[in-house]
Amino acid sequence: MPSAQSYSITELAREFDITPRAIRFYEDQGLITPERKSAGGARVYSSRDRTRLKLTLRGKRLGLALSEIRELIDMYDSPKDEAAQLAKFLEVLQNHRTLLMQQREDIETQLKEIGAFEGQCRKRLMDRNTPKGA
Amino acid sequence: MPSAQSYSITELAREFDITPRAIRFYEDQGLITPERKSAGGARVYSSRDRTRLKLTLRGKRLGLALSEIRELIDMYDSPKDEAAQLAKFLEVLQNHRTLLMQQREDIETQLKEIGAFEGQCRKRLMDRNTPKGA
DNA sequence: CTTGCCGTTTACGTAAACGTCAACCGGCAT
DNA sequence: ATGCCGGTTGACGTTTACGTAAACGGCAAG
Repeated sequence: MPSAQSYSITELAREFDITPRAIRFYEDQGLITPERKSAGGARVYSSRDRTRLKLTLRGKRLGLALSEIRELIDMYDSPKDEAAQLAKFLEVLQNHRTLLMQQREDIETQLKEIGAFEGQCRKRLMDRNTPKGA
Repeated sequence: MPSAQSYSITELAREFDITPRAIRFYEDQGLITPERKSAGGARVYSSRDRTRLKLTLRGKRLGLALSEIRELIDMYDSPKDEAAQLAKFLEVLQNHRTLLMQQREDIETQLKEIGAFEGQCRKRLMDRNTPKGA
């Protein structure tokens, strides 16, 4: 029974197209906790680690910070009330969405300001090219 | 003739609602170059400094980096070809707009992903509340 | 044996825009 | 003289997600 699937750091790195350095960094942040082949030896990743890594990358795609991702993953790892977990998850997503919408608005505002400024610039260029009148 | 209007750092800080620290920082970045009351003494800002500060803050509202702002302001301070200056200005704005639009797209993508995930979560919550069928 | 490759650790660098001390001035009001 | 106010400098802290050495160990192939 191959229930104890395990992976090396480079395997995972290749599979998810990230650098080993990134994986070690996620470990530092407490997102994954691989075992060691021997004291001070190479890291050995279980399928659980692989899952957590996958969740981590998914969280990143959602634009979450690693710290947020860690909280969520830890929550899912502990066998608590799943409904509460889902609720918490929804809450985090909602907060993040609010943030994103705010950013989007800021960007819209800046785009408008830029548009207005460009208009001014173009007008001044025109005025210089046709100083008196058409 | 009050042609030589001058300001203290706190005056400007209050007027533009920023901290004196920020103003000194802008000086470090070469955005403004106040004189000194005496060697090692307090900074004295001319109306030209005030104008440059105002332009700096305007640039920030446009979302430009301080380094970009500095280039633009310096350009405007040197009496070169104004048409070329306007062109350069337009170029910078165009580049920045491209960047902003890219960011906006990224945000849209994330919002969509979040929306999809929320949908999944809600579905799972529903399934738990009505395990068999309506 | 030696070369390569994979792995390890520690620690510093990056970018942006300041905030936050800490320690030290001169000036002037009491 | 004394104290405080406002100012000065320098330097480190903050935030995020790693990249980049540097220096070393172990193991398989040639």
